[in-house]
Amino acid sequence: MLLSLADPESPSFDHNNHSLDSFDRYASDMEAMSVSTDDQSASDAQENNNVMAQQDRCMSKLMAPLDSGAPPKKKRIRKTRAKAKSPELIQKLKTSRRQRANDRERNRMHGLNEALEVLRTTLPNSSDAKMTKIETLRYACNYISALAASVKLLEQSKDKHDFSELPNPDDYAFMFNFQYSNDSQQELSPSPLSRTGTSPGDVTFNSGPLDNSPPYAAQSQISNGYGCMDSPKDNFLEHSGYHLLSNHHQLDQHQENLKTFSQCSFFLDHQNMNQGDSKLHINSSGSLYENSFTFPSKMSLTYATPPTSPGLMKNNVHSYSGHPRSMLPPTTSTPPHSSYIVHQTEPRFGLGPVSTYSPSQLQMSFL
DNA sequence: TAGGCCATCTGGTCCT
DNA sequence: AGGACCAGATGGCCTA
Repeated sequence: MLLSLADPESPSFDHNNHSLDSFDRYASDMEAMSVSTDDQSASDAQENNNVMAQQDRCMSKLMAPLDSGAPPKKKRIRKTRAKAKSPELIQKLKTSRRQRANDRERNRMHGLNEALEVLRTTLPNSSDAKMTKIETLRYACNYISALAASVKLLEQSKDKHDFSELPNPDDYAFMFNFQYSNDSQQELSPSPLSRTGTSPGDVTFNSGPLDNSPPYAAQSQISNGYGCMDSPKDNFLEHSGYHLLSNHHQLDQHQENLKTFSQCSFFLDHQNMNQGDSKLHINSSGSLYENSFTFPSKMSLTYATPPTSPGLMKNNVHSYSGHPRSMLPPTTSTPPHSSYIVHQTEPRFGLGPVSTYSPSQLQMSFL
């Protein structure tokens, strides 16, 4: 076995002959011990760890003082200059260290992936399609937010001793789902219920359902230009059991100025738009819906009932862009979609493609 | 074939 | 000094 040649613990090891030659043999033996990186199974990884541990023992033995095994004698402190190492030796040391670092990094990433897989299986998902890593993380955030909203609603109902208005979870899940392109500035949307404030990354709900009304099922989606309902990227949203299009029939019972939505969905599309603008697709058959909340970013948009002209849009709305029929979800029960161009009130984080702005700077207002 | 996703390698930085 | 962590680079695989 290879180890017997190089292992200081092996009988064949000559502790007195601790020369550079023997070290070279160590280095080459350790390299030979390194495990192929292709297709490592768990057992391979374990074996690899053992080999690495063995390597480390070899190295520490080699580096340890020669009298390490001797009885505790008073040692004479001798000032010695470190032996100059040959370039070959330095190279071998580097290679060995690098190899071990690679192994550790590989194992670390495997551990990360295993944890991600656990998270994946924890989340409700009716699809066979495996969620990507980023989808899993964002989905988990949304799911936690929805659960938090559920808890809050339950507590409110308990306080009022009235559970009659407790809707089906499918009807009230409030989910923020951000989907971004390759955006280095992007942030995961924080839980809408757990944070307040206006600084980047914070979420403030100024008024409306999240604070004082039953949960409602607005779906906001900053999309990268995917279709509405039929996009694979959207499908995984529904796997949580929450609707992309949801009922708001009880909204007006809880806030006087709130009217009802029968169905609505919000769809933000900032692809192919000028920088600073974003396109909002609104699908609603409801009448006036009044609410205001601060999304993690500072994008302001105002929405009334589906306007017949751009003039009905207030504040930051710059233009009205018609009816992108191609973006419509495949349903006949909803009115025609409208899309509006709204203005982003805060500068994007950095320059670059239109899609690169931070969601922590988005503010949405529905009036 | 381009783009997305992923695993791996690598060098740098921080921490113990 | 060595390990953990991170981000960039790279190449393979898959899919539209």
